[in-house]
Amino acid sequence: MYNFQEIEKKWQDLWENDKVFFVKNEKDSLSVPKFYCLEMFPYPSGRIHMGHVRNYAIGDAIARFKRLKGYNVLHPIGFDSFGLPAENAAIKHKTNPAEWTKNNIEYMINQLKELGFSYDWSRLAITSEPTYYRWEQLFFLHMYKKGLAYKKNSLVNWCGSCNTTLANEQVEDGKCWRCGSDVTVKNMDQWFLKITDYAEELLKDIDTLDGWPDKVKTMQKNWIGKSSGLTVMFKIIADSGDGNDNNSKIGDNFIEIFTTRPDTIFGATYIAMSPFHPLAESIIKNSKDLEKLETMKHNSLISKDISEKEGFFTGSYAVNPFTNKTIPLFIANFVLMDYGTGAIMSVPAHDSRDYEFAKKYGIEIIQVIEPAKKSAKNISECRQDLPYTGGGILMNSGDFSGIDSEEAKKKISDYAENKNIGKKVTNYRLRDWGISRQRYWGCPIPILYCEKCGIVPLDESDLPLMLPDDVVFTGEGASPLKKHKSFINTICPKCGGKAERETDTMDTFVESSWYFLRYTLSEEKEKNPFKSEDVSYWLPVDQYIGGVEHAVMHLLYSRFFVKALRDLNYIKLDEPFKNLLTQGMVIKNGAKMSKSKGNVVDPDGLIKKFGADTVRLFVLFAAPPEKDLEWSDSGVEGAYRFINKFYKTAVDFSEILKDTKGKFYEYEIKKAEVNPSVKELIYILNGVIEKTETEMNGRYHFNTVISSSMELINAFNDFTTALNEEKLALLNKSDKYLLKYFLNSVVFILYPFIPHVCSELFEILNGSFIEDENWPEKIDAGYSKENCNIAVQVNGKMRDVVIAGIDSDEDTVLNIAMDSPKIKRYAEDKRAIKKIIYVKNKLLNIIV
RNA sequence: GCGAGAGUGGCGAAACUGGUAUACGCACUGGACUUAGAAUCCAGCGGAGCAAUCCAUGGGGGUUCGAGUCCCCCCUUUCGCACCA
Repeated sequence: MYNFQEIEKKWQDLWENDKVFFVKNEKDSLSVPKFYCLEMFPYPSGRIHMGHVRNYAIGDAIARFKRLKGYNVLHPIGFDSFGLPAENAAIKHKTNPAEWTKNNIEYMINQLKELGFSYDWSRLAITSEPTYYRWEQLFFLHMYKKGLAYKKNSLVNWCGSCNTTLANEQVEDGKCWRCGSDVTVKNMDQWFLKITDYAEELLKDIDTLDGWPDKVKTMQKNWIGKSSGLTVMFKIIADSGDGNDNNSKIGDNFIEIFTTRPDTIFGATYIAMSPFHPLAESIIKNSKDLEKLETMKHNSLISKDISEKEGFFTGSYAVNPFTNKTIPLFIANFVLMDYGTGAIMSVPAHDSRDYEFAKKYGIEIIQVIEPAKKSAKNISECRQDLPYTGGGILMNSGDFSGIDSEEAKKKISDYAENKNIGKKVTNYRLRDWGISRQRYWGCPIPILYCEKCGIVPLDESDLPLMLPDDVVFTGEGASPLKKHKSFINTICPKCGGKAERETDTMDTFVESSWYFLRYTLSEEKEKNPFKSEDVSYWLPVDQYIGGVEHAVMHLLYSRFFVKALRDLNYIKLDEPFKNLLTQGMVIKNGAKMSKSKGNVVDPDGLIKKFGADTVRLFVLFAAPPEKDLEWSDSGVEGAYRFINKFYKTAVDFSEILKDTKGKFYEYEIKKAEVNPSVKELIYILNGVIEKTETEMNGRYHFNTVISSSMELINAFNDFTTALNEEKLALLNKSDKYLLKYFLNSVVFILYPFIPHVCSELFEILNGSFIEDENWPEKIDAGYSKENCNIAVQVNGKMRDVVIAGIDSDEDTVLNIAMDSPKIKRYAEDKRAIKKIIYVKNKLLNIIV
């Protein structure tokens, strides 16, 4: 049994004391390529969990491999330390959030060190420290000046349980992403970042992200949700008559609708508008209906969930400018106010939602699209199969009848623009990013409100605006900042009069939108957020690793932030993350590991029992990184068993290698005297080295690399047991150096996964330090493959495997095959052979 | 409902461009060592059959000399989006 406790401690201390993984921003040295390996930094919840271990083991494997290959590797870590749990803990345990956070970070840093990750600790970033968040406040001020940060009163998502607002991205299925309670809607003053200014660029640049999984790219595209369509003005009239209405309230009003299907406009049989539409009240004719409107508004505020479509007729009508027909105006609960114009033309024949509503309220349905005449079946079916939402040929559409729907979209849009009743527009689903949070433990927004001057941004020289320390947590009502007099009351820098500070803090996703830039800074940290030249050197991140749960939020915000900082002249960069790996979840008993499921496995206990190397090896071996990982206790034991076997094999054999002094690659091998089995071992090894390099260069299927090295160790052990001890002692120098090379190579291959034991074994074998050496080159030990197995098929069915000389021609192999009794049974007579397919050194297929 | 991915032994999984399916590991079974156990080592391990052989990569078709891999249909399942007009 190897003493993992001693070995792991020894190497961790050495790594730390010698600052082995500290890097320099070596901009001058163009000969050394850089590699930025980044893992999503953790929230300091208290302890590292298995998801972290997996995430960081993957990152560490890549970082360590790249370092062996000679890259200048930046591999940093930090803590995303603002956020609600700290505050909730403060309320629950009467602690201070800063204190709680600090303790957690200390504990977790220790855990990360015990796991042996190769971080450059000098670049540690902790987002809740003023040295970090002061820069965020500076960015905010610059964004404010440029109009990228603005305040508006709007309907926002509100989580009553967290007592704060949420961004759209943070609402999942009408529930809070963090605590799962129902989200309601509130009217509030909020700060927003103008991410919509970048909607088009964010969308367009997705196509440059070749190293991202398609899944994530699609999710972002859908989230941005670009759609092009047409807005059309419909004239409002007060009754269905001639339109000469004398109701002064309505007058010459128009209602503007948005549609992506202008081709269906002749089928519009009613207009549906949001209850929040500014015209809603004025077009309602019956005062009783105003109550309905209020109820509907109220219901939409309580819950985002609309399971049943509801609506009512307002008593007013509008004129479809294409048909000149009068159609009713409805208020409907499913129409969104903040998308398009807040009103839609409803075409029940060709939209399932409009259809459902029309059926419920008995509104006319007019078919205007006929499915394209691809098959006769479709035509006969189309008339009863409404709603039909696809494209086709227009019908019942006046002059546009008979035109294909794609063409009709253009023609009808052009017509509307020419007549000045409509406009082609592009809409995005993406909304501006609401960053105000009504909580204490976050970055204060550097704004104050002056009685005279209104909204006043803080002076840059007053940064950082520190979060006050002396706060009381009751858990009730508003943020403790609201009650903190000395924080709130201040003086306006403009007029010297009385002013009050903003008490909201920023969404914690703001911190994580630029932390990867902060890591590039190695000196003068108090003077800069980062330096443009460092960012240019290190970015983009060559490999980013984290969970899919951040596919939209964090990754979209970060992309936006980089583009915004670029336009504020901080950096020259368009996209932060070149390659993205989204690792799967850690599963136990079919469910994601979580406290609430009670199926968590604590890394601490495992490290104590088996060591960090074992935990890391299991986590990388049990599944490829992008797949979910099923936890298995016996699998962990298997990993432990393998490391022990590996260790014993290498240490035992190092005795035999005692007289091989110096570097294994400095001895000149005499090929003629090399034992054939040794030659073969080297031959197998070369294949694995090559395979490892391809895997470690982007596919990252560590599980297959590990299984290959297990095969190498098995082959090595087979070799040593086949020779007995006496014969082993008789091995010549060339054999020994080659075997030393073999063991060294396996140590190299496994080092990214189990660095402690490999560092130790390298030292035992060579007396030197593995970090000072380079990844092994393939070598030729004089092995030439003489024979190979050839699969022989008859009529495509496997019948036998024969041995033939390497690179034999078709006739030779055929003759060998025809001698085989198993083949004779199926292809007795050579003359009956119709065709032969021969793949050199692999396969022979005889067709009879 | 829309979009994307995944279905291979008892289990986690291999199989790079179509070419010997089940590598590697786990579990299991037998054996060696031991007073006994643990650990370790050796052997076996998709299914059926005494055997020759046959059948097996979710199901059904197709392309091909040859399909886990390519094409079409279906089933199951995971994930994302869901009144965005």
